[in-house]
Amino acid sequence: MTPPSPQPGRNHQAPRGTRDFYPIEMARRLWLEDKWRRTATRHGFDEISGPTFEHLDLYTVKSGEGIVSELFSFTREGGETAYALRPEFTPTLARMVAAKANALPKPIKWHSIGPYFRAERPQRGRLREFTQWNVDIIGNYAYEADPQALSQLGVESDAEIIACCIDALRAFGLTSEMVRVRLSDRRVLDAFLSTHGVIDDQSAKVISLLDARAKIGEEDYKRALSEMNIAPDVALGIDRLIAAFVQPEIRPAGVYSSVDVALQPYLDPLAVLWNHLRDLDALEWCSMDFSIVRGLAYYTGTVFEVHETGGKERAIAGGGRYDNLVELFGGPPTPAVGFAMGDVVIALVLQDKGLMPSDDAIARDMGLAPDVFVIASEEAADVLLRPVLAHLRRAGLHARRSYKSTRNVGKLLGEASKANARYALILKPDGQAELKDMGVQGGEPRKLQSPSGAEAVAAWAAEHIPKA
RNA sequence: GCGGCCGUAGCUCAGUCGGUUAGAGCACCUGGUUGUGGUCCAGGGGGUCGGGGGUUCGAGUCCCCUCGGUCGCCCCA
Repeated sequence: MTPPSPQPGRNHQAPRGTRDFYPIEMARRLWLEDKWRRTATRHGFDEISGPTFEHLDLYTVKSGEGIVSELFSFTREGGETAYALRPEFTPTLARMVAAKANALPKPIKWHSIGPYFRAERPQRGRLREFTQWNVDIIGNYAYEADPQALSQLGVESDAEIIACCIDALRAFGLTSEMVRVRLSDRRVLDAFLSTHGVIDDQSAKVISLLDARAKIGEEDYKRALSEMNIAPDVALGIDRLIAAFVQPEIRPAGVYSSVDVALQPYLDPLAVLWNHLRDLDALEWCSMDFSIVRGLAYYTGTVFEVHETGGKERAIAGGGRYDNLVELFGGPPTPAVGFAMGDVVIALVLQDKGLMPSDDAIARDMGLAPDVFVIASEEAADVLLRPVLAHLRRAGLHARRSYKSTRNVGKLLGEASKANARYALILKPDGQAELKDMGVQGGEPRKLQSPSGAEAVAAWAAEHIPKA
């Protein structure tokens, strides 16, 4: 096998499904990540990070060999160990928690922002490399003391996770009219189906059928159910269950009789969850929707997805409860719940809704715009240029200059304007200077009257430039 | 992995029936020689027309392959 070698005159391209981030794209990404980070911090999550590749079997243990075709996996030249670029964070998280489970104070509230990789064919909203935000709450002291309390204590964390996710959506300027958090609980459907004799494989099939229902259409859905010998009254019961819970405002007590009393133990926690969501000012964003099941096998209870209301884009975020994953990776039995939000879909949705700020606005928001753009108006002022820049920068200001040869102050001010500079500092010979507020079109510059050295000019300018 | 559509300058696109040295706008660079901001004027750089092969006297244009983009299927952590 010949290693690929660069050929003269041939253009190299970024690999399929990856992106180059030029300054503007990078600023947008930083802006996005900043919203995530600030939201998580407000909600009390500590930021962590892990390796961007793991042992391959970290992923096959949980998801089976079938997952391998979706991964970028590799072995070192001459090595034996199989690795894979991480396709998700949860296994790493479970591993990290399992390794120090007894030493970490509970509950663990961690979040993480970083790149992930999936060997899929890129399409709208899905790339091969993307940035993802993971937010998780793991472990619960009370739960360890009393496993029976899981359903009650779990919803406290479930609600916090969902509320954090919603707060991030708020931070992006989205409203509850624009997006919907669709909530479900696998335990409810499982319980309903098993009380009607639908169990194991058949139950899983029904659930994945529900997942596909909107896509395949009502007729195919019903035909598939009857082919599985699912009784019509069971199908009807599923619909009534779904219908009864579309509006969170409907109190679960009111639907027990119309659905199935056997579901009560699983519906009670949902009622508590709703109350918590109301307390956390999150309820108006949420709808129950038992057709949400999530593809992953490791979810054990609550699952949710965030979708744009128009239904045009892929899920903005998704998550759920995974109470046995830490144990699977060698830790003690530990309840956990979390969600992930990727940069690709949220960016598409923000663009759809006109909520993506302009490049200039992002530069300002992120503090990337220069505080001051220094112009030497005449050759005699050149000697001041570098020392003044140095002093401004030492004073903590973001200071830039032109590299053009022109002395045309109008052009140089144009450059300052294009660079989004807040102020222009025009150096004159003999140490005089003018400071111009670029936010005021045609405004009179502030003038430094008495001649001074570079340090004094910079100090004078710094004094008159307000903090961004 | 499978299918539809699309590849001409950094971007958006013209380019006639196959016919000379491939064009425009925007962007970028320079200048408009003491000038105070997104306007204007002039000039400039930048393309082996995604790549390779074929048909032809001649290919940006027609055919095949390939690479890439995009949309969908599978999958979706």
